[in-house]
Amino acid sequence: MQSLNPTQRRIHQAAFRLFAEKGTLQVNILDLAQEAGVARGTVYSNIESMETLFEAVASQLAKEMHERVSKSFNSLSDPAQRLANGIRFFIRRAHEDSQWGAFIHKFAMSNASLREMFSSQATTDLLSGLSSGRYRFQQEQLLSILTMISSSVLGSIFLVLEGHKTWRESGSDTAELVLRALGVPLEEAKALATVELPALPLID
Amino acid sequence: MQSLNPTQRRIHQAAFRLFAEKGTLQVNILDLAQEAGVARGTVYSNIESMETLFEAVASQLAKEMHERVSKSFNSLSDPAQRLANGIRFFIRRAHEDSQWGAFIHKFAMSNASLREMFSSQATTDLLSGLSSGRYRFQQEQLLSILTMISSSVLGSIFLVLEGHKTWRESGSDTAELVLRALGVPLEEAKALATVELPALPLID
DNA sequence: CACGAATTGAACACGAGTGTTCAATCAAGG
DNA sequence: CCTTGATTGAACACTCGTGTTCAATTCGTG
Repeated sequence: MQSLNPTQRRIHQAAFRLFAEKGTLQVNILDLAQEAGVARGTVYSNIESMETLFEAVASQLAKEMHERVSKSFNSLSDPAQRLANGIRFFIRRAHEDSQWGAFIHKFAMSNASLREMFSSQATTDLLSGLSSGRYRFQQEQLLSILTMISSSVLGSIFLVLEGHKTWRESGSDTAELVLRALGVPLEEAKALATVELPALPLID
Repeated sequence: MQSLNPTQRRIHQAAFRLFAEKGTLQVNILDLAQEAGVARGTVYSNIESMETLFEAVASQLAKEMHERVSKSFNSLSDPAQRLANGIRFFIRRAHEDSQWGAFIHKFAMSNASLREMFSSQATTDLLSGLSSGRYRFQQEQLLSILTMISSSVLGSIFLVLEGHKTWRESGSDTAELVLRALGVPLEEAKALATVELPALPLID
C-alpha cells in the first residue's frame, strides 16, 4: 500500500480516475490496463485484486485530504470557523477536481476510510464547540449531527458537480445552514460561512 | 406501466426487492425470475428491459409515497410542522420497511422520479413558510436548502438501516436540525420535531 | 369440458470478462 | 555489452449472463 513503484503508481492513478467516473463495478482489468497505459499482464502482476486496489485508493485519498485539512486548522482556534472552512474546503475541491468530487460523492457513504475522514475531523471540534458554548445541542445528538453534516456536504458536492450551483454559493450556503443547525446565531453563521477561504495547504 | 397483470405485478415486486438489496447492476434475469417465482422466459415476455423495469418501479414508489405524505398534510397548515412530519415519515418508513429504505437510500440521489418526490413536496412549503416569516433564509438559497434536507434524510435513513440509531431519535433529530437551519427558534424546532407522529394515511 | 392464451423450462449461440501462462522484448546497472 | 528483472501481448480455458426459440404444459373462461 505504501511505497509504490512507478508502474503501480500509474495503475493506482488510473484506477482512481476510472472508479470516479464509472463506479467500482464497471471497472475491469482491460479498461484499467488501457487507462494506465500498461499491458493486461502487468496489471495482474501489480495488484492483488480490485477490492484491495479500491481500498488502497480510497484510504490514500482520505488520508491526504485529512492531513491537508488538519494542517489548515493549525491557524484557527474557533471550532465554528474550522467547521465552516472544512465544509467549504471539500466543496471547493470537488469543484476544482471533479474526479475527486465524483469519487467522494460515489463512495463516501459506503467506504469506511472515507466516512472516517469526515467524522474524525468534525467530532473533536463539535465537542469542544459544545463545551465552550459555541454550539447548542445535546450530546446524544452527536451522531445525527455528524450524519447531517457529511450528508449535506455530499449533497452539495453533487449540486456543484452537476453545475446547478457554484462552489462558492453552495459551500457558503451549506456551511451557514450547518452552523445554524448547531445553534450559532443567524448573522454570525452567515459571517463565518462567507469569510475569505484560504488555500488548502500542501503536504510534504 | 399502469394496469399490471398479476404476473407483471409479481415481477415488479420481486424487482423492487432485488434492486433494494443488490443495486441495479447486480440484478440479472435469472435472479429476477426466481425471486418472482416465474420462468425465465416469462420475464422476457413481460418486461421490456431492466432499465424500463427499474424506472417503472422507482416512479411507482415515488408516486405512492408522495400521495400518502400529501394526504397526511391536509390536516396541517403550519409549513414547519408539515416539513418536520414529512422528514419523520420518511425515516420511520425506512425503519418499518427496510427494503423500502434501502431502495430510497440507494437511488434517491440518482433517480429523477425520486429526487422529484423529495423536492416537489418541500418546495411549496418552504416558500410559504418563508413568506409567512416562519423561516429565515434567502430565496437564492432554496436549492441548497432542498439539497440539505434530502441529503440529511438520506443520511438519517442510512443511520437507521445500519442500526446506529432508532427511527424516533434519528427522525426527531433530523427534523429539529433542519428546522433550526431554516431559522426556527431552538425550542420551537425541538417541539415541532417531537410531537406525536400520526400514521401515514393509506391511499385508495 | 374444451379452446386459446399464457407460462414453462430446456436448449442454443453469443459476448464479455476473468485468471493464468509464457516466450519475446525491453531497459538499466554493473 | 551483457545480465537480470520487469513488461508485453497473445493465447487458453473457464464462468456467467444475455437474448431468443419452441414444444409441452397449465390455466382460466366461455
